[in-house]
Amino acid sequence: MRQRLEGLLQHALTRSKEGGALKLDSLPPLIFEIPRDPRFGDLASPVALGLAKSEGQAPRAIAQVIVEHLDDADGLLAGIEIAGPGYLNFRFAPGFWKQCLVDLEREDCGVPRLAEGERVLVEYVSANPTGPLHVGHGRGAVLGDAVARLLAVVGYDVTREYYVNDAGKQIDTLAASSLARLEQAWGRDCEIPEDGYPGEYLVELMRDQRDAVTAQLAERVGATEPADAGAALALIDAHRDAAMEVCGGVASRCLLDQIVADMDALAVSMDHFVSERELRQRGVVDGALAELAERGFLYEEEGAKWFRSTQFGDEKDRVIERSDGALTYFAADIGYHREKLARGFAELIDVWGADHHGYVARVSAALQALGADAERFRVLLVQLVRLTRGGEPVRMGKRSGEFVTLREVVDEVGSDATRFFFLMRKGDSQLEFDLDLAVKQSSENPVFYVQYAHARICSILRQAEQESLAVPEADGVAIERLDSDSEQELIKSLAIYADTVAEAAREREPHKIVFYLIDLAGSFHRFYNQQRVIGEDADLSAARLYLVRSTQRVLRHGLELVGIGAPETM
RNA sequence: GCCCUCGUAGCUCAGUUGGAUAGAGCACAGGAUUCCUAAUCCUGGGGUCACAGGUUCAAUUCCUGUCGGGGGCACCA
Repeated sequence: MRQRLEGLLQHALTRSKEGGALKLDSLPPLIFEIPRDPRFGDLASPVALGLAKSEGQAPRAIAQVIVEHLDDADGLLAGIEIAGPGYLNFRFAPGFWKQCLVDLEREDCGVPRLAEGERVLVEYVSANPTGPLHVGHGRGAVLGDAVARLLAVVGYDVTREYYVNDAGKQIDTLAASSLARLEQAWGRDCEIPEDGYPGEYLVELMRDQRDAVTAQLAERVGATEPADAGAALALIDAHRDAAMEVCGGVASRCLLDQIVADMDALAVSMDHFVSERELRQRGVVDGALAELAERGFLYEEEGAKWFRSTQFGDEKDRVIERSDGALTYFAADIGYHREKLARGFAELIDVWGADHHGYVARVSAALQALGADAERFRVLLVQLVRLTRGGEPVRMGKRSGEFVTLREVVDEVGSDATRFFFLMRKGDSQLEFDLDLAVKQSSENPVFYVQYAHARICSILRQAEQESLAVPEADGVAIERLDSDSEQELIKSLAIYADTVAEAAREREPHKIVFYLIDLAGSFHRFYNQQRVIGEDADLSAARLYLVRSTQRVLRHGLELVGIGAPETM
């Protein structure tokens, strides 16, 4: 809707400038807003107010000039008013609305192409493969997935990636913990390490994998497969280092498989999994450090190697290589992000937990030091999720290792509701997730409210089909018959869909789609309650059927965009 | 202590990048169904946009400070 008017206004401004009526040293942003009060028209622009200063004229006078230079050749406008301090209030002709509905017939629902094949990498989840995903990971997973879908729909060439931290201390800890669980599985009474992973999942995992892991160990050290528990434990004791490595490898692989399954249950997928260990082995990290050194951003102090991140706005310089010679996690991250750039991505988006926000400045600094513009890297932070049940907080004691897993939530409320709730809030604000509400099948629960709107429409269309009523072609739609308040409201809701998607994509804020869908569902339910679609008047029924089918298309497109199902019956 | 972030109706949250009288859902009170799904709709009350300054024709929005919630400040990952 905006697009069409933008052209018109742009043209009027240009003509005003050419005619000398306005100076327009710089073209102002064309702001449009949908007025609260319908008396202020269908779409309003305060552009004249913004120009008042630079033009040295009264806003209303400027508005007058703009109106005089408008050239509405296609007859889109039914009226323009200059109101209040200098608003331009536009009112559209029926033909305009019809054109908006026709746009929705296209495969892409008229969503504009903001980028043509520009390559963007969205990295999300990237949880350490040391345990199942918890609820916070789930929020990041859904946000990353939704952003990827959003960017794809406006024309970006999107790659989804998961960075696997399979090197370093957390994997050593996992290895030590799983070795202890393996020994327990063979009947030995031993404790897991002090700072190990205490979760029950490792007990189960090593119980299931006991024979396989042991066999793998035997093969690796060239021993015969142990025949009983005593022999197995003897083998482990004789080769503890190898045993630990085998345990760590098997455990992290199994846990990653489980993570993939957890994401799958939430309709979240990845194109690539990138292994930190592999990056290190391929020399990617060393290469990045060499380039930083070459560019003069590294220095040595107190036996360690530092990166001069303060040159790019970080609070302090960061250690790249510790005095004991080990590379820091940050060093690996630099290598990974440099490699992303090298693969030809124009833009890098990372989805991180908000507890990592202190990390943004240093990674950004590293990328800038490597010659990338700061705008090419963007981090989306997701805040904590507070689980509640009927308003009461659900306790999550991480100390015991028994936290609420993502899978538990998805199993209880389903993928659709989980995704919807995660996307109902801006990513960087805290989220309260009420498990009781999410399963409720009533208007209190916005997921069902939206899905129900879609199911109702399907029901109407089924009914129409039974009565051999066809949805008409656009040409045959008497749009001017749809003149009641609820019909107008619904048409306007539909008309702003493409604008909403474009805006959500530009801001990387999928929650705007969710809010839109709730709003659209509301417009539809109101319409449904006030008007009968299938009735005596054939022309009117046809027009309403067309409207309903348009609504169905948008609901489907929008739900698909956030990865939520559009059921045909409830 | 320093940095980031948030503070909007009783609750959960939107607010179109600075515009007209600040919105929605829930909760609460009342009402609507011979008819396409009442899992819906309609009506009503409810606000010092945390507070104090500043910039502006115009501030919930931008700047500064204060208070409060959350997070971050390792040669950890």
